[in-house]
Amino acid sequence: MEPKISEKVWNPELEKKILKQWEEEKIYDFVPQEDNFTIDTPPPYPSGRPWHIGAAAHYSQIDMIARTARMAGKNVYFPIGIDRNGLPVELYTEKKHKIRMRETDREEFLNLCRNALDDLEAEMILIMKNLGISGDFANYYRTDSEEYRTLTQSTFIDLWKKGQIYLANRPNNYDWVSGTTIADAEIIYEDLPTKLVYMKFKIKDTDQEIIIASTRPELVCACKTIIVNPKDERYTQYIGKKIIVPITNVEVELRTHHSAQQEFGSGAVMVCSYGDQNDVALFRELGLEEIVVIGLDGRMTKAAGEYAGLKPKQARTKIIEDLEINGLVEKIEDIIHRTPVSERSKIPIEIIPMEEYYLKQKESVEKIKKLGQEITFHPTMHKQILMNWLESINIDWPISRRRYYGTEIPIWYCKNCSEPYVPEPGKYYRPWNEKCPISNCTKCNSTEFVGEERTFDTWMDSSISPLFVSKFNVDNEFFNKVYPAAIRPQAKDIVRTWLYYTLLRCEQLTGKKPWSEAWIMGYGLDEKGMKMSKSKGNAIDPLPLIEKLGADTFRFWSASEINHGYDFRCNEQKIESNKKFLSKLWNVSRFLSSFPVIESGTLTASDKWVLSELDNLVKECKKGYDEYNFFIPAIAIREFTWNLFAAHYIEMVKARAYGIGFSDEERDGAIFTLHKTLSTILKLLAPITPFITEHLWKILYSKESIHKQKQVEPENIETQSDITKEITEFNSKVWNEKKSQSLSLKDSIKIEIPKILEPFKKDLKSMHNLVD
RNA sequence: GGGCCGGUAGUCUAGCUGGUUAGGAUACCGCCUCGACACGGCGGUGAUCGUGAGUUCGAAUCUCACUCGGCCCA
Repeated sequence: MEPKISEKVWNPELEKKILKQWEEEKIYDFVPQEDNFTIDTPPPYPSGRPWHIGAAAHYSQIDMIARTARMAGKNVYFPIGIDRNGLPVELYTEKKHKIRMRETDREEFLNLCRNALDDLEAEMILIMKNLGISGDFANYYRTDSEEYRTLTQSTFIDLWKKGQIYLANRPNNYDWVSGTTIADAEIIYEDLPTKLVYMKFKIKDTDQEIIIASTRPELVCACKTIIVNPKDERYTQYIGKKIIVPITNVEVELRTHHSAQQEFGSGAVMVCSYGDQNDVALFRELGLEEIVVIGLDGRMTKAAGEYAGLKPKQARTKIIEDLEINGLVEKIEDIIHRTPVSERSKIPIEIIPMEEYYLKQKESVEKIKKLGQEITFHPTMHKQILMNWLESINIDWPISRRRYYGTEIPIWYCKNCSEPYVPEPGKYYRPWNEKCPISNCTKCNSTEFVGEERTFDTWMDSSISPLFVSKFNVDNEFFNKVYPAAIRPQAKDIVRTWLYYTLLRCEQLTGKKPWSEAWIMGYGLDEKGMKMSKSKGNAIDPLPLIEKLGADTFRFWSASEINHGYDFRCNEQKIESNKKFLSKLWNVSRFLSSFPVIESGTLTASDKWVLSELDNLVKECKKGYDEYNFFIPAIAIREFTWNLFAAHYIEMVKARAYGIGFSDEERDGAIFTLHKTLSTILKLLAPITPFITEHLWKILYSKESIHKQKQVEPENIETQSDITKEITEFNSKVWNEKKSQSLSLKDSIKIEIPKILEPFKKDLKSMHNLVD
């Protein structure tokens, strides 16, 4: 009997052919029906080469969600988008062309950004396609397209009209390198070394002094009060006294406040505008008048006197020098300080009062908490990230950014009276470059307008992805069918941004939650468990790896190595070793391809046994697939296929399948069981390794794609796992025995078969060439 | 300071509703062409399950303390 499959190994080159077939047959096309399964796919951001291997693993798994849902009989809508707004491409463009954004013509700068994005995007799309992502590539969208930005602006206009947006001058997180305000969500904390300076402040009308410790001595110019803890007895006698601030010689009051920590520094703290968020809160609480000492250019302002024009770091050095000259420094300690840093530009932020637009979010927190409770998180533990974040929200969301490559804020201002004009929704506006749609100011009738130059925080765009893909405001019928989405897959580091903002925005705009399930994945780390980054040089480029090994090997690695929700390590050698399993599957199939596929057969004890184990496997896989945890089926399938089916069952029935020494009925029982088992394995594996399973399926079982099949359901056969142990142990015993006697595996041997294995006697005898 | 998660052989990991000779993968070593597969088969080395205490007849598994690592929030 000749096998239908002649090649001895799975050739990843075949993936290209299969990909083409899928494309031609349009097997993943989406036509909305009454019930749909919408995936709110994360649009990846093309920020540079190479694309992150962890992201490639992530998208592979998102595709497994889609395929699992399809095989469960769901009508899957799997949109593909590319996120193209925001700071990273601006920084990339500035570096690439050695230019400064603010010194470049805006239109020209935008074009350079667009070109950079196009290049990077092309490679990402290529990788996604090669990975076998079964998304809707024909209609892939971009968040910087006219349609997308129209929606972003329309939702802004809608919320403006509802009174959810306001303009306010407030101390804000300011990233002076990017020259823009950023939201709390865009701040990360880093432990950075700094100096804690103990300064001497004179107490007025006495010759006494108190010690103030600060990491920001340059802010003495903006010091408005000194606080100590009310329980701190060291300072009781000074409460209410005037203190002379060195350098400026301004008098400030010493008062008590519970936020002063007795253990930190000297226990007395200077409150300046603004060293940190606590200062902001204190200025507000105590009604202090702020002094702006750091300007938008990131340098000291005139208010800093002789230090004006210096960068804060330079001013700090200078001030410390000056204080030392005057004997006003008691000591300086080197400490590690948890410093707020801009997530994008990685520099410590300053807190500077600026006028920005805000979207109300504080009053939505309780509602969002409730929505969060209604959403199923996979894994459950990551819901906590959202809840912790909600607990810490205490200001509204500043949404305006002083950058170019983003969705423009659609507002014009009357040149005469400054009255803002917000246009009608449904159109894409670029106020910095376009005439105001009305000719006269609604308030003063003046005819001259100035367009707003700022753009939105990119999360204003990303946070409406479920609305965009469901054609909100554009096609109501479509919207009603596909919204809310079924699931939001995403990485865990953007729970407080993307996930939270999406909940907020969708709730504000539709009153409904955007999805019923959230699926949260961990980070991809390097082989030592360190974060991968281009600067560290430990980034792995996924593209050559996928081209060399094939998508299925990569995907199987992703499924079998990544326990859902936890961080995972990426190691090329490990990825490569997964090829072995595909090879095993290929050769099992190659063997089976020599036997005809038959509909039924008389089952022997061995057949019934392996089918009961197969049913256990189906149950186990279902458990994993039900919660979109592919680790469970991947491990279980590999274990069953390799260590049970191939190692034991196939060896046991080989002779029977060939019909040597067995009746036709017995032979057919084996052949039937072999094919039933393999076809089940293929279907179970199809969401994880779509290529090889498709190829084998079509050769062996059907012209119709495996990805059009329904997933196998458990038959609830009574388990025989006790027997499994007996069988595998007996086989091991025989193999060991032959080995110790230096016999070849085909040589005959005399070994007693245990009583419990009596029903399997004939198969075992032929397998091991046992003699009585 | 608070929260979440984790610490099982060189590496990754399963087991954690208490009783397993602690399972698998990978790496390593040895032997082997047996009518699918050397990207294979068989066998082997390798884990006092982070540390300490408690509960229990019995703990990797439950409780507490400590410790280390990662992340998040003050």
